[in-house]
Amino acid sequence: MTKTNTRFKESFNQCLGIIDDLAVGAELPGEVALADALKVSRTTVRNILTSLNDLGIIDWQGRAKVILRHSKKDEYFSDQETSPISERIEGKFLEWILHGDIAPDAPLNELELARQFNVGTSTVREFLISFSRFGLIDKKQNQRWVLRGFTKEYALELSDVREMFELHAVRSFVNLPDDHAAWKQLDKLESQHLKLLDKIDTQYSRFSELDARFHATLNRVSNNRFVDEFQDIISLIFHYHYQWNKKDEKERNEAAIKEHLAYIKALRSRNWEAIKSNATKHLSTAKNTLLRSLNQN
Amino acid sequence: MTKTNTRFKESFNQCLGIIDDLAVGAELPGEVALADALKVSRTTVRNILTSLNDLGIIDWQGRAKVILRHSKKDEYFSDQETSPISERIEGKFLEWILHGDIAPDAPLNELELARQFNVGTSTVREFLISFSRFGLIDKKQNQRWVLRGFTKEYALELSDVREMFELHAVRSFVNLPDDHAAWKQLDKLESQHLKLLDKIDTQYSRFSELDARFHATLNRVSNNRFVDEFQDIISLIFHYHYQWNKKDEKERNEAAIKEHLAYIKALRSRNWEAIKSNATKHLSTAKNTLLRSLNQN
DNA sequence: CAAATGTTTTTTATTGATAAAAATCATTTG
DNA sequence: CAAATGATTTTTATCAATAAAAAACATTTG
Repeated sequence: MTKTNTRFKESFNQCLGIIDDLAVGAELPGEVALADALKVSRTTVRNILTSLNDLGIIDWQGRAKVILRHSKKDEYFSDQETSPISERIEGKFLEWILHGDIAPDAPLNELELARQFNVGTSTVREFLISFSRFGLIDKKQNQRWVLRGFTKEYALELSDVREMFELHAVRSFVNLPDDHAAWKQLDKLESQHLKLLDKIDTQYSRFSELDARFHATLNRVSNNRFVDEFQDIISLIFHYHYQWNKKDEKERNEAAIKEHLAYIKALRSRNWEAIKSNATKHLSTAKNTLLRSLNQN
Repeated sequence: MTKTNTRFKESFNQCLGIIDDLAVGAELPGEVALADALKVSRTTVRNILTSLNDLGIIDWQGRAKVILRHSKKDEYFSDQETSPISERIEGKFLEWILHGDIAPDAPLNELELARQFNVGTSTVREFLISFSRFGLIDKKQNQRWVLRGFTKEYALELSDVREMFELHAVRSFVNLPDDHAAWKQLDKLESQHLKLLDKIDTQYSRFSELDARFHATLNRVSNNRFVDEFQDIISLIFHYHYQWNKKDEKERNEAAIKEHLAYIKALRSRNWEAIKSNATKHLSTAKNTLLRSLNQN
């Protein structure tokens, strides 16, 4: 096999969504506008249009793209088909190394992983190379990949750098001009936190995503690609952590929201001592949660 | 073509060196010992032994590996043959993007690079993926690689993180126990600095390597894989920087050595203020040198 | 003639094949 | 019987081929 057409399938699904939001008989926007909306090239848009035309969902002739009918459920591609291979591997792999019972220092085998994930060896190889920046696996020239593992040391090293970066970032809030974009983003985040706090009983699991956005917003003021890069690592690790460590999730998230809110207030005060103590406290809570989830295994 | 045998060739050369240091008639060590010395597997050692035997340099029969004669110059493999493809690309590529006149945001083309470096596309691909951690290139799914470029912003972002990490590392020197390995390493580094300072007129270009080891030693006390990883980036960037920016090299290096020596003294004093001011001063010098080398282009 | 569509070219994502190198297992030898 | 060698198996590094997707160029149309 060669390049998969998951991109086509995903965009096709999205496009069905767009169509279903419009009335039968209405016109679809131009190709460029569609390409923009779906974030793909015009080539892919045209393939989708051809496909829609063949299915009799639209009548496509030149600029005229008339909607003939809405979609049927079974015309959507299934979820499995729509994510690119490389992405699917990431999830499976993380689950495997963070949750499987693989001992630290266990060797990883490209061929075996390829079979396990049902992809070619080069794909696995490229994935492992790009994944190595997370610091969870390691390899020397001509030798195998070795799992360093999601250990206590890992959690501590990760948290240390996190604290360094975030303290550095929030320090600049003290002198951040009033018209800096970050303030608006903080306002918005604050109201989202309040909204979530209100519905915490049912919606608590939505905190994970909010948490990632909050910290990303803070760190972005550093305007530093290495900090951003690291934030991605944090975000992924915590994402999976939240996904699996369900113990006391509601209570933990509620407490974290409150810490975030106090943290935001401190930032607004532009008082460095207040900012620092809130930052330190919250990051320390996060670190401890992460550590505690490790001991459970 | 498939996997190249650069490893064999490099080790073969090393092995010739070992042989030439021994007397004709002497015995070579056992296979395991050789493998250890050359840092390759026994398989490769045996291939080398076979080759040496065929050339009549040794007489190999079971455990007996008698040296029959020393090597001739033309029996060594040339330098080009002995470095693995992936390594050679790194050098060429860095030279190309740091020194070539490629504008920031220029697209990089895998196929073209493959042709340029005379390797397969997958090799280029894997290289680019692993190289992306340097923050000099970037890519989105299904789109091309883009050169972000060795710009002023890059130098500043790099230097910022460097300062954060190094200050964090040297802070712990204040309470570092007397028997910590770092102290011995510092002693050794200090004497190497003094030695180099003595011969600065002729040897100044050897500072680059000493500099890398000095900062690596400091940062290693953080015991943090993300810090180590970043140190690799710093080291590579500065390595190439030193290689190309020859202006005032002697004076710059002499000044830097003196800063290092003062820095070491400050560390020994365990006085945080002294450490901090020396660290800040030296890192700032380094940053400025880096920045100045950019303006020259 | 600018914006949209139509057509062609370039580039990326993915795979399978193969020699080099590592790792493992089996046998010999002091 | 432990350490070394011998033989075999497993795994990595590298390449070339191909469909999907992007990008570039050409043509039409309001």
